[in-house]
Amino acid sequence: MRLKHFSLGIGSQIFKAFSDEARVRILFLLLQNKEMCISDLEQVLDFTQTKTSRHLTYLKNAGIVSFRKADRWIFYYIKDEVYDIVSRLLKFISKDITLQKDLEMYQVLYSNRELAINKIESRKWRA
Amino acid sequence: MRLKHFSLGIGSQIFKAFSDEARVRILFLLLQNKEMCISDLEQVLDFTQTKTSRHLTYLKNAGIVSFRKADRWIFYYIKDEVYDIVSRLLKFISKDITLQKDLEMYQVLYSNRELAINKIESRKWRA
DNA sequence: CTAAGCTGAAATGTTTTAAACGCATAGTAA
DNA sequence: TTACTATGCGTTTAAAACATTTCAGCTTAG
Repeated sequence: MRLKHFSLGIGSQIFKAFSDEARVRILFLLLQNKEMCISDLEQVLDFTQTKTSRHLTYLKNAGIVSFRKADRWIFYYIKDEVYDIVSRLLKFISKDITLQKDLEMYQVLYSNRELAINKIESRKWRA
Repeated sequence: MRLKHFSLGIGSQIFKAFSDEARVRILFLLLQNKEMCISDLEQVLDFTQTKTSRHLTYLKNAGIVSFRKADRWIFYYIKDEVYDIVSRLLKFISKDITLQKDLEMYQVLYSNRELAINKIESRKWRA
């Protein structure tokens, strides 16, 4: 389901979520990588655990992300209902250097097998 | 000039401007009517003068609107540099009932010749 | 075995900081 | 003056930052 139009209230809520650079960086990584857990986001973005957790809770309450538990981690992902608008909004700033560096950092950590996702990679998931 | 991409910083600033319903309603009216003065926005939206002025100052500082003086009024308008993105963002919520009612209210007041713009209508402007 | 403590992952409590609003007042230009 | 817009100040409400707590799954001493 991909809504094309939103109410003023919902719209403002989504825009508000995008008004914080930390949240945008989180969403950008979630968009690229489908899903990520707090500890990995923490590492990639060099945020404190609290900051990461709080922003994800914010995004969850705003109806933008949801999560699933897998092994010891909680993986957050962008909800289907807002995936389209989130992806379009992010496109406006997708060339930003900070966002690109975040992606690179993810790749580095991923290659170094330092992420939680590496530890359960071999299993079947998102069935 | 119509930019296609923004930095994370500028983007967040624009999204922040859109995070407040009052500002969205103001921008929606500005988009439809090209330019409006504070006293007219006040009437159409039923805001206090302070509230209206403060939000316009916010939008001005955020680089989203500019203004010109005409007669006794100050007319605010959406800057050309961001016109495209503002218009695209507003499109996501353009069907909202509050926004539509705001437009109707504008039309009513305009028809009743109660707006500042009526008083200088016959002159040439935005040359 | 098993229950006390440890560890990694995430959430919550509390204090600080910033936003939004109204009222009253102050500029400013005609 | 009068009409229009901006600003200082106090209040309320929401968000950020920092430290602490919970919780589940592991260890390991008894």
